[in-house]
Amino acid sequence: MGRPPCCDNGVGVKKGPWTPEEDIVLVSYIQQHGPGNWRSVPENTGLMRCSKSCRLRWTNYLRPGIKRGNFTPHEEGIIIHLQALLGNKWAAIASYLPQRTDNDIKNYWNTHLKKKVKRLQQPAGDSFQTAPSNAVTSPNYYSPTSSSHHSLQAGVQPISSYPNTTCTTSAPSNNEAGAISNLLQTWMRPSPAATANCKIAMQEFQEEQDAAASILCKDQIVTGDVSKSPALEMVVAPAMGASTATFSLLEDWLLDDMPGQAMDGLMGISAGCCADPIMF
DNA sequence: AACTGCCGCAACCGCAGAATG
DNA sequence: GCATTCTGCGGTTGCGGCAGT
Repeated sequence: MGRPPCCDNGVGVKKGPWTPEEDIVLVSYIQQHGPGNWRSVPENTGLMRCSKSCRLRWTNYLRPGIKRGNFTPHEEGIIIHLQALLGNKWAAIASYLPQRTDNDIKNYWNTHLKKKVKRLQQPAGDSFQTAPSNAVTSPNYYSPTSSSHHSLQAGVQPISSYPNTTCTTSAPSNNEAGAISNLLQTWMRPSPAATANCKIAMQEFQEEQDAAASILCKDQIVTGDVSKSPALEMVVAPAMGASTATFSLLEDWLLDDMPGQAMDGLMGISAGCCADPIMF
Protein backbone atom coordinates (compact mmCIF):
# COMPACT_ATOMS: atom_id res chain seq x y z
CA MET A 1 0.00 0.00 0.00
CA GLY A 2 1.12 3.45 -0.67
CA ARG A 3 4.53 4.24 -1.84
CA PRO A 4 7.57 6.14 -0.68
CA PRO A 5 7.42 9.88 -1.07
CA CYS A 6 8.14 10.86 -4.62
CA CYS A 7 10.58 13.55 -3.57
CA ASP A 8 12.69 11.68 -1.04
CA ASN A 9 15.28 10.54 -3.49
CA GLY A 10 15.25 13.68 -5.49
CA VAL A 11 18.58 15.39 -5.25
CA GLY A 12 18.31 19.09 -5.92
CA VAL A 13 14.56 19.09 -5.76
CA LYS A 14 13.44 22.58 -5.02
CA LYS A 15 11.01 23.25 -2.22
CA GLY A 16 9.23 26.27 -0.94
CA PRO A 17 7.29 28.99 -2.68
CA TRP A 18 6.92 28.90 -6.43
CA THR A 19 8.35 31.69 -8.50
CA PRO A 20 6.38 33.34 -11.30
CA GLU A 21 8.85 31.89 -13.76
CA GLU A 22 8.16 28.38 -12.54
CA ASP A 23 4.45 29.07 -12.75
CA ILE A 24 4.77 30.10 -16.35
CA VAL A 25 6.75 27.00 -17.21
CA LEU A 26 4.20 24.79 -15.53
CA VAL A 27 1.21 26.50 -17.10
CA SER A 28 2.81 26.43 -20.52
CA TYR A 29 3.42 22.73 -20.22
CA ILE A 30 -0.10 21.99 -19.05
CA GLN A 31 -1.47 24.17 -21.77
CA GLN A 32 0.23 21.93 -24.29
CA HIS A 33 -0.23 18.55 -22.68
CA GLY A 34 -3.11 18.99 -20.32
CA PRO A 35 -3.07 18.22 -16.62
CA GLY A 36 -2.08 14.73 -15.60
CA ASN A 37 0.92 12.47 -15.95
CA TRP A 38 2.57 14.59 -13.32
CA ARG A 39 5.62 12.41 -13.15
CA SER A 40 6.64 13.58 -16.58
CA VAL A 41 6.11 17.27 -15.84
CA PRO A 42 9.40 17.98 -14.07
CA GLU A 43 11.22 15.71 -16.48
CA ASN A 44 9.92 17.47 -19.55
CA THR A 45 9.90 21.01 -18.26
CA GLY A 46 13.16 21.01 -16.41
CA LEU A 47 11.43 22.25 -13.31
CA MET A 48 13.37 21.29 -10.22
CA ARG A 49 10.15 20.30 -8.51
CA CYS A 50 8.72 16.95 -7.68
CA SER A 51 5.64 15.79 -9.54
CA LYS A 52 3.53 16.15 -6.48
CA SER A 53 4.53 19.73 -6.01
CA CYS A 54 3.63 20.45 -9.62
CA ARG A 55 0.23 18.87 -9.26
CA LEU A 56 -0.46 20.75 -6.05
CA ARG A 57 0.61 24.02 -7.53
CA TRP A 58 -1.71 23.48 -10.44
CA THR A 59 -4.74 22.26 -8.55
CA ASN A 60 -4.50 24.72 -5.70
CA TYR A 61 -3.29 27.78 -7.45
CA LEU A 62 -2.88 27.86 -11.19
CA ARG A 63 -5.91 25.91 -12.30
CA PRO A 64 -8.34 28.11 -14.24
CA GLY A 65 -11.40 29.31 -12.44
CA ILE A 66 -9.98 29.35 -8.99
CA LYS A 67 -11.43 32.12 -6.95
CA ARG A 68 -9.21 33.58 -4.32
CA GLY A 69 -9.76 36.00 -1.57
CA ASN A 70 -12.59 36.50 0.82
CA PHE A 71 -15.24 33.90 1.28
CA THR A 72 -18.74 35.26 1.07
CA PRO A 73 -21.19 34.68 3.92
CA HIS A 74 -23.04 32.47 1.50
CA GLU A 75 -19.98 30.32 0.97
CA GLU A 76 -19.31 30.27 4.68
CA GLY A 77 -22.77 28.95 5.30
CA ILE A 78 -22.32 26.20 2.77
CA ILE A 79 -19.01 25.18 4.26
CA ILE A 80 -20.40 25.13 7.76
CA HIS A 81 -23.37 23.07 6.71
CA LEU A 82 -21.31 20.65 4.70
CA GLN A 83 -18.64 20.32 7.35
CA ALA A 84 -21.31 19.42 9.83
CA LEU A 85 -22.68 16.92 7.39
CA LEU A 86 -19.56 15.43 5.87
CA GLY A 87 -16.90 16.09 8.45
CA ASN A 88 -13.44 17.04 7.25
CA LYS A 89 -14.02 15.76 3.75
CA TRP A 90 -12.59 18.85 2.17
CA ALA A 91 -12.49 17.47 -1.31
CA ALA A 92 -16.15 16.56 -1.10
CA ILE A 93 -17.03 19.94 0.32
CA ALA A 94 -14.99 21.65 -2.38
CA SER A 95 -16.96 19.85 -5.03
CA TYR A 96 -20.02 21.83 -4.01
CA LEU A 97 -18.26 25.16 -3.98
CA PRO A 98 -17.46 26.51 -7.37
CA GLN A 99 -14.01 28.00 -7.76
CA ARG A 100 -12.75 27.01 -4.34
CA THR A 101 -10.06 24.43 -3.72
CA ASP A 102 -10.15 21.92 -0.94
CA ASN A 103 -6.97 23.43 0.43
CA ASP A 104 -8.55 26.84 0.49
CA ILE A 105 -11.63 25.56 2.23
CA LYS A 106 -9.58 23.58 4.68
CA ASN A 107 -7.47 26.61 5.51
CA TYR A 108 -10.49 28.84 5.83
CA TRP A 109 -12.19 26.38 8.09
CA ASN A 110 -9.17 25.96 10.31
CA THR A 111 -8.42 29.64 10.57
CA HIS A 112 -11.85 31.21 10.59
CA LEU A 113 -14.88 29.04 10.62
CA LYS A 114 -13.90 26.57 13.29
CA LYS A 115 -13.53 29.38 15.77
CA LYS A 116 -16.58 31.13 14.48
CA VAL A 117 -18.76 28.08 14.86
CA LYS A 118 -17.35 27.42 18.30
CA ARG A 119 -18.01 30.98 19.34
CA LEU A 120 -21.53 30.92 18.00
CA GLN A 121 -22.24 27.59 19.56
CA GLN A 122 -21.13 28.48 23.03
CA PRO A 123 -23.31 31.46 24.00
CA ALA A 124 -26.56 30.42 22.43
CA GLY A 125 -25.79 26.81 21.85
CA ASP A 126 -27.85 26.49 18.73
CA SER A 127 -26.82 29.22 16.37
CA PHE A 128 -25.51 26.66 13.96
CA GLN A 129 -26.74 23.17 13.46
CA THR A 130 -23.40 21.48 13.56
CA ALA A 131 -22.88 17.88 14.25
CA PRO A 132 -23.67 17.03 17.84
CA SER A 133 -21.12 15.19 19.88
CA ASN A 134 -23.14 12.04 19.56
CA ALA A 135 -23.51 12.42 15.83
CA VAL A 136 -21.78 9.19 15.07
CA THR A 137 -23.92 7.12 17.30
CA SER A 138 -27.17 8.88 16.66
CA PRO A 139 -29.25 6.88 14.22
CA ASN A 140 -30.94 10.02 12.99
CA TYR A 141 -27.84 11.90 12.20
CA TYR A 142 -25.62 11.56 9.21
CA SER A 143 -22.41 9.70 9.85
CA PRO A 144 -19.49 10.84 7.73
CA THR A 145 -18.27 7.30 7.56
CA SER A 146 -21.53 5.93 6.31
CA SER A 147 -22.43 5.86 2.66
CA SER A 148 -25.23 8.34 2.95
CA HIS A 149 -23.25 11.32 1.92
CA HIS A 150 -22.70 9.71 -1.38
CA SER A 151 -26.30 10.14 -2.21
CA LEU A 152 -25.80 13.77 -1.49
CA GLN A 153 -22.95 13.80 -3.91
CA ALA A 154 -25.07 12.15 -6.50
CA GLY A 155 -27.80 14.67 -6.06
CA VAL A 156 -25.75 17.79 -6.27
CA GLN A 157 -23.64 18.47 -9.24
CA PRO A 158 -20.04 19.02 -8.36
CA ILE A 159 -18.93 22.16 -10.04
CA SER A 160 -15.29 22.59 -9.35
CA SER A 161 -14.31 19.93 -11.83
CA TYR A 162 -15.42 22.05 -14.72
CA PRO A 163 -13.22 24.52 -16.46
CA ASN A 164 -14.37 27.97 -15.64
CA THR A 165 -14.31 31.00 -17.79
CA THR A 166 -12.81 33.28 -15.23
CA CYS A 167 -9.32 33.33 -13.90
CA THR A 168 -8.98 35.32 -10.76
CA THR A 169 -5.60 34.12 -9.69
CA SER A 170 -4.38 37.02 -7.65
CA ALA A 171 -0.73 36.29 -7.11
CA PRO A 172 1.82 36.69 -8.53
CA SER A 173 0.46 40.15 -9.06
CA ASN A 174 2.87 41.32 -11.69
CA ASN A 175 3.58 40.91 -15.35
CA GLU A 176 4.02 37.19 -15.00
CA ALA A 177 0.50 36.96 -13.72
CA GLY A 178 -0.74 38.48 -16.92
CA ALA A 179 1.30 36.06 -18.94
CA ILE A 180 -0.08 33.14 -16.98
CA SER A 181 -3.58 34.46 -17.37
CA ASN A 182 -3.15 34.76 -21.11
CA LEU A 183 -1.83 31.26 -21.32
CA LEU A 184 -4.77 29.94 -19.40
CA GLN A 185 -7.33 31.82 -21.42
CA THR A 186 -5.86 30.46 -24.59
CA TRP A 187 -5.94 27.01 -23.13
CA MET A 188 -9.53 27.31 -21.98
CA ARG A 189 -10.82 28.53 -25.31
CA PRO A 190 -12.78 25.60 -26.67
CA SER A 191 -10.98 24.03 -29.56
CA PRO A 192 -12.79 22.15 -32.33
CA ALA A 193 -11.37 18.98 -30.89
CA ALA A 194 -12.69 19.81 -27.48
CA THR A 195 -16.09 20.56 -28.94
CA ALA A 196 -16.06 17.25 -30.73
CA ASN A 197 -15.07 15.48 -27.57
CA CYS A 198 -17.92 17.17 -25.81
CA LYS A 199 -20.35 15.96 -28.43
CA ILE A 200 -19.02 12.46 -28.11
CA ALA A 201 -19.30 12.72 -24.38
CA MET A 202 -22.88 13.88 -24.63
CA GLN A 203 -23.70 11.05 -26.97
CA GLU A 204 -21.95 8.66 -24.66
CA PHE A 205 -23.98 10.03 -21.84
CA GLN A 206 -27.22 9.59 -23.73
CA GLU A 207 -26.41 5.95 -24.24
CA GLU A 208 -25.40 5.55 -20.66
CA GLN A 209 -28.50 7.32 -19.52
CA ASP A 210 -30.69 5.00 -21.51
CA ALA A 211 -29.01 2.02 -19.99
CA ALA A 212 -28.86 3.55 -16.60
CA ALA A 213 -32.44 4.64 -16.53
CA SER A 214 -33.59 1.07 -16.35
CA ILE A 215 -31.60 0.37 -13.29
CA LEU A 216 -31.59 3.96 -12.11
CA CYS A 217 -27.81 3.95 -12.10
CA LYS A 218 -28.25 2.34 -8.77
CA ASP A 219 -24.68 2.02 -7.81
CA GLN A 220 -23.62 5.40 -9.03
CA ILE A 221 -26.53 7.14 -7.46
CA VAL A 222 -25.95 5.50 -4.16
CA THR A 223 -22.22 5.80 -4.17
CA GLY A 224 -22.00 9.07 -6.01
CA ASP A 225 -19.37 7.47 -8.15
CA VAL A 226 -20.04 9.11 -11.45
CA SER A 227 -16.43 9.94 -12.00
CA LYS A 228 -15.80 6.88 -14.12
CA SER A 229 -18.16 8.25 -16.67
CA PRO A 230 -17.16 11.78 -17.57
CA ALA A 231 -20.22 12.22 -19.67
CA LEU A 232 -22.46 11.07 -16.91
CA GLU A 233 -20.64 13.22 -14.45
CA MET A 234 -21.24 16.25 -16.64
CA VAL A 235 -24.95 16.03 -16.51
CA VAL A 236 -25.68 13.65 -13.74
CA ALA A 237 -27.68 16.00 -11.61
CA PRO A 238 -30.37 16.98 -14.08
CA ALA A 239 -30.44 13.50 -15.47
CA MET A 240 -31.37 11.80 -12.29
CA GLY A 241 -35.03 12.37 -12.27
CA ALA A 242 -35.55 10.40 -9.14
CA SER A 243 -33.23 12.60 -7.21
CA THR A 244 -34.35 15.90 -8.64
CA ALA A 245 -36.44 16.58 -5.62
CA THR A 246 -33.55 15.68 -3.43
CA PHE A 247 -31.36 18.03 -5.37
CA SER A 248 -33.62 21.00 -4.92
CA LEU A 249 -34.13 20.21 -1.29
CA LEU A 250 -30.44 19.88 -0.78
CA GLU A 251 -30.01 23.20 -2.46
CA ASP A 252 -32.58 24.66 -0.15
CA TRP A 253 -30.90 23.09 2.77
CA LEU A 254 -27.46 24.22 1.80
CA LEU A 255 -28.48 27.72 0.94
CA ASP A 256 -31.14 28.16 3.55
CA ASP A 257 -30.48 30.00 6.73
CA MET A 258 -32.77 27.59 8.49
CA PRO A 259 -31.15 24.28 7.68
CA GLY A 260 -33.33 22.25 9.94
CA GLN A 261 -36.50 22.74 7.96
CA ALA A 262 -35.19 21.58 4.64
CA MET A 263 -33.32 18.82 6.43
CA ASP A 264 -36.64 17.44 7.57
CA GLY A 265 -37.67 17.27 3.98
CA LEU A 266 -34.51 15.51 3.08
CA MET A 267 -35.03 12.92 5.72
CA GLY A 268 -38.43 12.22 4.32
CA ILE A 269 -37.19 11.92 0.79
CA SER A 270 -34.20 9.86 1.64
CA ALA A 271 -36.34 6.91 2.50
CA GLY A 272 -38.32 7.08 -0.67
CA CYS A 273 -36.25 7.96 -3.67
CA CYS A 274 -33.03 6.11 -3.24
CA ALA A 275 -32.40 2.51 -3.89
CA ASP A 276 -30.54 1.98 -0.67
CA PRO A 277 -31.67 3.05 2.74
CA ILE A 278 -30.23 6.29 3.93
CA MET A 279 -29.03 6.51 7.47
CA PHE A 280 -29.92 10.01 8.41
C1' DA B 1 11.82 52.34 15.27
C1' DA B 2 12.46 47.76 17.07
C1' DC B 3 10.72 43.75 18.89
C1' DT B 4 7.39 40.11 19.66
C1' DG B 5 3.54 37.26 19.06
C1' DC B 6 -0.26 36.00 16.26
C1' DC B 7 -2.56 34.89 12.07
C1' DG B 8 -3.31 33.33 7.38
C1' DC B 9 -1.94 30.90 3.61
C1' DA B 10 0.95 28.21 0.47
C1' DA B 11 3.30 24.23 0.43
C1' DC B 12 4.88 19.86 2.26
C1' DC B 13 4.33 15.20 4.22
C1' DG B 14 2.58 10.78 4.68
C1' DC B 15 -1.05 7.67 3.90
C1' DA B 16 -4.33 5.23 1.09
C1' DG B 17 -6.91 3.86 -3.02
C1' DA B 18 -6.84 3.28 -7.98
C1' DA B 19 -4.56 2.02 -11.99
C1' DT B 20 -1.30 -0.59 -14.50
C1' DG B 21 1.86 -4.19 -15.99
C1' DG C 1 -2.68 -12.19 -7.29
C1' DC C 2 1.15 -9.29 -6.67
C1' DA C 3 4.27 -5.45 -7.05
C1' DT C 4 4.84 -1.01 -8.62
C1' DT C 5 3.41 3.50 -9.96
C1' DC C 6 0.26 7.34 -10.04
C1' DT C 7 -3.00 10.29 -8.04
C1' DG C 8 -5.86 12.24 -4.44
C1' DC C 9 -6.70 13.48 0.19
C1' DG C 10 -6.26 15.29 4.93
C1' DG C 11 -3.19 16.89 8.46
C1' DT C 12 0.56 19.67 9.49
C1' DT C 13 4.30 22.95 9.02
C1' DG C 14 6.90 27.05 7.94
C1' DC C 15 7.16 31.57 6.45
C1' DG C 16 5.69 36.25 5.58
C1' DG C 17 2.82 39.96 6.90
C1' DC C 18 0.53 42.49 10.33
C1' DA C 19 -0.93 44.32 14.72
C1' DG C 20 0.19 45.30 19.33
C1' DT C 21 3.52 46.79 22.71
